[in-house]
Order: sequence, then C-alpha cells, then structure tokens
Amino acid sequence: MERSVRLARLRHIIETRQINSQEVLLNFLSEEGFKVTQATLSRDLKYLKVGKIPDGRGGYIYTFSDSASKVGSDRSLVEDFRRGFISIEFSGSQGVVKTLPGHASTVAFAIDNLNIREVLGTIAGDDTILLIPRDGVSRGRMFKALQERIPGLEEETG
Amino acid sequence: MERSVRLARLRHIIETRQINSQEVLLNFLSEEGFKVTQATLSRDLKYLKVGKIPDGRGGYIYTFSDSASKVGSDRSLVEDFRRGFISIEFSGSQGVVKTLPGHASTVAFAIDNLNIREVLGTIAGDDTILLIPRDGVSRGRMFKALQERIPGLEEETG
DNA sequence: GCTACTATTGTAAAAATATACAGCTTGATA
DNA sequence: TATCAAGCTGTATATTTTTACAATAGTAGC
Repeated sequence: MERSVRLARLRHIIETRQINSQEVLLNFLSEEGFKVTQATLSRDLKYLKVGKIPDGRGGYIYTFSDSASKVGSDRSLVEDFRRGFISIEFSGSQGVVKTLPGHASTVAFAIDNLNIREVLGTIAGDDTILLIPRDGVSRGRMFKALQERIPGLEEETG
Repeated sequence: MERSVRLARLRHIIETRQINSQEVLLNFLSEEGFKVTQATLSRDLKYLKVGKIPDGRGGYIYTFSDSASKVGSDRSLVEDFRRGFISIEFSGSQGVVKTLPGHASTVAFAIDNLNIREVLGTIAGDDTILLIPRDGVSRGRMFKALQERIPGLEEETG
C-alpha cells in the first residue's frame, strides 16, 4: 500500500521537476512523508525505469526513458486507478471521482498519464478528484473516453 | 581530430550493443585503439547526452535519450512564459493566468518546468491557466515564488 | 619570442548509485 | 501451528560515475 503510493508520487516528482541526485529526490519524498533510504529509492528508480541523463546544460536530470515508460506502463496505470477508485459522478460536465483515502493523487496521476485527450486536467484532494473536460467535451464523451482506457468502469447511477 | 572520431565510434558502439558500465565501454574503445581514461569517457557520454537507464530485465544499459532534447533551458522557459503572458489574478489561493490565445499550454508548461515548489500543478485551457498551489501555500507565497523565477512579474491590481 | 586563452586530458578524490546480505512481514499451504 | 516462499526494506559496502585540479597542446595576437 505504502509502496505504490510512493512510486506514484515519485513519478510525479520526477515528471514535474528537474532533479539531479537521489539525495534531492529523497528530500522531496521526505517532505511528502515518505521516509525511505537511498537504497530503496535506487530500487524504486530501477522499477520505474527512471534514468539519469545529461540535460544539455552541464548537469544531469532524472527522466523516464520514453521507450521504457511507454512500453507496458499503461497496465500499471490502470492498476493504480483500480486500486484506489470508488466511484465517479458528474456535476455539469465535470467529473467527480471518489477514491480510497489518500489515493486521489495516485488515481489522478493515472488518469493524467493515460493520455486521455478529453480530460484537460485533474485536481486531486485526498479522496476526491475533479476531472475537467477539454473545452467542448461533454460528460458523456469524457466518460466514454475513460471507459475505453479502463475496461469495466461504471458510472454511479445514484 | 582524435576526439571527434572517438565520439563517433562511441556513438556507434552504444547504438549497436547493450553496455552497462563505463568500464565495458572503455574496453570496446580500447579494442578500437582509443586509449582514454574512464574520466574522459564520462565526459564524452555527457557530451553525447548518453544516459544509463534500467533495461527492464534487471540491469542497466547506456542509451541516447531523445527526451534530453525536450529539456529546454530555464532561460527559454522564462521566455516562453513572457511571450504568452498577459496577466495574473487570484481567486482564493488559486491563480488565474491570462495568456495570448493559444499560448496557455506553452506558458503552463514553462511554469511546470520552472521547478516552483509552491505550484502543485496547472490546468491550461486555450488562453487561461489555473494555478493550483501546494497544500498550505498562500496566494502571496505562490506569487512570490513565481516572481523569483520570472523577474518583473506583476500582479493585476484590478 | 611571449602571453593569454581555449580545449582536451589524466590523476586522484569525491560523490553518487547499486547491491549483497539479513531481517521483517504477509500470505499460502501442509 | 509451523513452514515455506515472495516481497520489501535498511545497513553497510562495493561499484560506478563525476569532477576539481593541474598539465599539456594548440592558436591567436602582440
């Protein structure tokens, strides 16, 4: 439970920042409450297929190797989604996803990275995610797009 | 002269073999008559933007990172920001950035990649960006963080 | 010639990263 | 219950990679 959340956050940190050592990465993780050692982080990076590459400006940064991150990672994203997902309802054209406590960021990350064009962006709290559709996209279309990527997904009929 | 030839061979070796340490790479170079130290090789790899990434089978390999070219310099990020930016106002603790039509995603990308800890994320439409502050970060603090990275930035007083 | 500057490299050391090993936990099965 | 296997982690260490520094070679300008 702990590990999968940590991996998701790690992924997010790496994608949104330019980090050049595991030590720095460790600090970011620590700020978010994940207290692990450098050894574990090294293993996490290996698991996530994160590489350290020259950034062209004299330094190095961590990055997902696109070949590696694209191949076969959709599966784990869907798994991340399912692991935390409880329900989805709509308010206007916006979707409201309920998740297990603490899982919102992981699930939201999964949605973000499933590359669903109809979803413009997500805002995640602790157990709730707001799904914002791209301009002109109806709730129905956004929901269908989600279903295509996450087989078996059903809308709350309440 | 020597160096450019070496770099070319190095590129070839990396592209045609799966190598997992500079020591091994050094041996291949040596076989071809290039006798350099590991330190020089490290510099060559940096110059060529070669990264070492997990290969998904328990090991690591050297590879050219196409994603390296995606990483722009901070300067160009700030330039991207300025090019599209019109104004910033706040609603609650969230920031609303107005941009030239069609520039929102570029500006938002710049913000995302400027490594501003206070900004949790952005949602970009066509000419508007919603800036979501990290939990517990006030509008003032988020704005100051932006100003630090983008000198001269001013808030709408309207 | 001389100086200044740049590029390239090796040496040695520092810094960063990976991993062997042992311990712990969980879940399955006899 | 006991036992085995698998997964995850920290400690300590080994391995690997980066870099500060000094030396060298080339080049341009005087």
